[in-house]
Amino acid sequence: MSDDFAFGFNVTDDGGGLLEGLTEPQLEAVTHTEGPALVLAGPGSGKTRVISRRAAYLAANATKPWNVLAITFTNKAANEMRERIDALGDHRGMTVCTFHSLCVRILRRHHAAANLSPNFTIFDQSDRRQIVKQSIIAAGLSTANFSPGMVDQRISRAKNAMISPQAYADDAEDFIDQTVARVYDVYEELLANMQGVDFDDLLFKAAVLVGTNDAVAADLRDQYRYVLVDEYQDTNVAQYRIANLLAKEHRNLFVTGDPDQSIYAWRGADIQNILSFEQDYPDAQVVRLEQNFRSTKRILASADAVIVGNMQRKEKSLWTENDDGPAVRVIELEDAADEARAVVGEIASLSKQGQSPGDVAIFYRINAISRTLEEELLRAGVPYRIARGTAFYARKEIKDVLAYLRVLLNPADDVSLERIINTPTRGIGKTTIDRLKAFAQQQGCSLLDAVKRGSTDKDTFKRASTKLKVFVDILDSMQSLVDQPPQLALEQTLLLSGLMADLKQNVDAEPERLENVAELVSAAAEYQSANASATLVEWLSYTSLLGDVDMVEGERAGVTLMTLHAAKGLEFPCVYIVAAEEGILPMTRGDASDDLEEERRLMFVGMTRAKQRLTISSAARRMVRGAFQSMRRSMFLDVLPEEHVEFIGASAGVTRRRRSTAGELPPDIEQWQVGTLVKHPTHGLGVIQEMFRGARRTHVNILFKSGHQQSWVLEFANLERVEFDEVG
DNA sequence: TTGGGGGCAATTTTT
DNA sequence: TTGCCCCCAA
Repeated sequence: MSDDFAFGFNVTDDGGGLLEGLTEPQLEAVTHTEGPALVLAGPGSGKTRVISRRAAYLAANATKPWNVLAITFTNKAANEMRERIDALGDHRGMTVCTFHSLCVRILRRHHAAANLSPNFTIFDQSDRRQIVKQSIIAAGLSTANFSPGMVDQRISRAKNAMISPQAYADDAEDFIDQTVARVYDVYEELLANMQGVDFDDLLFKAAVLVGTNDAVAADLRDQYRYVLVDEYQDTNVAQYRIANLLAKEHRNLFVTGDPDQSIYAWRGADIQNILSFEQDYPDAQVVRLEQNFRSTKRILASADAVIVGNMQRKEKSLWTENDDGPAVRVIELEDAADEARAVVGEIASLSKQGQSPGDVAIFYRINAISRTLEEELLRAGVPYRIARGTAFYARKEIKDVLAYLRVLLNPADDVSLERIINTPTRGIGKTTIDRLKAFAQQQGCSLLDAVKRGSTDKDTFKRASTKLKVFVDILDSMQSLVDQPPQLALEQTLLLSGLMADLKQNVDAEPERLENVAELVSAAAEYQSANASATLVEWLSYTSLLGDVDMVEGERAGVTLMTLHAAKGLEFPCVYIVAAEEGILPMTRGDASDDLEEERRLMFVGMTRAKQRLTISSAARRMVRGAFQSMRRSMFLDVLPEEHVEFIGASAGVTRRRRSTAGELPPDIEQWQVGTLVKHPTHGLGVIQEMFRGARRTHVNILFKSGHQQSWVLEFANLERVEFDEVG
C-alpha cells in the first residue's frame, strides 16, 4: 500500500489507499487534521480502523510521524494500533503508547524536575498493598480496623482525582477519611523514601509536572503536536489533565470514545470528560460513527433498548446493514446449576453441528459466577479458557528475579529488598528482618543500608550477621550488571542469586516456574532485539507496566469465559450473558457505590459484543456466599423489544403482558413534569426530580419515598401518575 | 522458619 | 462456599 506514495499522486486525494472503503462519517474523521475533534464511536463502528488511518493520514498530509502521539489505555490496544498504523506505511517515530508508559517516559526524561531519582521503581498492585499495610501500621493503626484494601482504594481514588494528602485531609469529613488521610500521608512518605511510585503516581506526577513546569510542557508540546486519545470516556482526572495540557498550545486534540461504554467509573474514570468535550472545545468537530458492522439488527435493537434508559449520554442512533439474524433469547432457569446445564448443553450440541467453541463467549458480572459454568464445561468435555489475569509478571518466580534487578538499580527500594533478602532461603528470618527494619527506621536509612551495617555488626546481630554478609556479597557481585543489557543482566542474576539453582531443585514439583523464568529471559531478548539500545531500567519499566501476557491472538481454541468488563473491545459470533439478575446485573450493594447507569452500560457492552447470536439467562435461585438466595430477573430484561426477543421459561407470559403497554408515551404526557408524584410497582411512591425530553425518549430521575433514587426512560419505566390527594 | 487451621469477608481491575 | 490472612505450634 505504501508503494502508492511513490507514484507522486497528490496524497491528500489518494492517501495511499487510506481513504478507501470508508463511510462518509469515517472519512470525515480520518481526514480531520487541525483543531479539536470528538469522534463518538458506537460499538463495532470501525473505530480502530478510523484511528489508525487518521494517524497515517496525519503523518502523510499534515505533519511528521514524530509529531504524532496516540494514547490508549491498554498495551493490547497500543500494540494493535501500532500494527495497524505500521501496515499503512512507514511511520517510524510516531508515539503510540498507553497513558502510563507515556508518563514513565515523561518522568524518566524529566526526573529531576519531577523530584525523582532516574532509576525510580514502579510498584505494582501487590507491592503497593504491602506498602499501604506498612503505612497503616506506621500510622499507629490496626489493619484489623482499617483494611489495607479499603484504604488502598481510597488512596488510589484520591490520586486519580489528583488530590494530595494535604487536600485529602482538608476535605476529610468523617473519622474514616481523616484516618485515611493520615495513612495516605505516611504512604507518600514511604514511597518517597524508597524512590518509588505506584501506577497512579505515574499519571498524577506527570500531570502535575506538565501543569506546573513550563519548560517541560514546552518540550512536550513541541514534540507532540497532534494528540490522539482513544477510549476518552475512560479518562480520569489525571489523564484528562495530561491530554488537555499536552494539546494546550496546538489544540490538536482528537479524542474517540463512547460514553455508553464507560464502565470504569469505580476506578476514577469520569464520563463527564467526554460528555463535556464540546464545552471544553466549542469549536470541536464532532463525528458520530453510528453504523455498526458487527451485530445483527435484532441484537443492536435490543442493546439500544437497554442503553436508552440512561440519562448521562450522547444520543446516538445505531444502525446496521447486517441481517435481522435470529431473535435474541432470554432464558429463565430454576437455579445456577440449571443455567449452567442449559448454556453448556446448548454449546455442546451446537459444537456437534459444527459451531466452533472458539466462537462462543460467556460473560458474567462477577468472577464467582464462573465456577458453576466451569464445572459443567468440564463435565461436558467442552474446551474452554478463562480470561482472568493471573498476570505473568505477578508470578512469584518472576517478581523474585525482577526484585533483584530493582534493588541493584534502586538501593532505596525496601519492598524489593525484603522480597529477596531470604529468597531463595538463606536463613534470614522474620526476627532478623524486623530488627533490620526497626534499625533502618531509627537511623532514617534504607533497609539495604541497615543490612550492610548488620552484616558487619557481629555484636548486635550475632549469627545473623554472617548470613547477612553472604547476602550482601551476592548483591555486590551483581552490581556491575546494571550497565549490562537486559537479557545478560537477567541471566546473571538468576545464577548469582541462587534462584536458578533453587528452581531447578524444585523442577519436579513446579516445572512451570522454570518455564516461566525461561520465558522471561526470552522476553528480555525480544525486547532487546526490538530496541537495540535498551537499558535495564527501560526494560524494567516496561515489564512493570505489562499486565497479563498478551493473550495469544488468532485461533481461539475453546469457549471464552470472562467478566463483562474484560469483554470490552472484543467480539464473538455467539454470546451468552449469564446471571442477569437484580443485585448481580445490575450489581447493587445498597450503598453509595451503586451506579445503575454504569451497570446499564456494562450490559450494553456485553450485548454489543455479539455478532450473530445473543442469549441472556437468569436463575430464580442462586447460591450467594454459601447460602441459597432467591433472585429476581434483571430489570434490563424488561425493556428488551418484544419483537426481537424470544422469552423462554418461567415468566415468559408475564413479560409479554408487561411489555404490551411499554414503549409508548403516556397519553397525558403534558401532565408529567418535575414535581409530579409517581408510583412504581416495586419502589412505591416518588417524585420526579429531573426531566429531559430527548428526541426519541423522555428521561426522568425519580426520588422515591424510600430514599432510593433512579433514572428511567418514561416510556419504559412502568410508572403511574398519582394525584396529590390520592396520597392523603 | 514453615505449615496448618481458624476466623472473616465477599464486585468489576485497562496500568 | 471459598479464599485469604494471620497467628500459633512444632
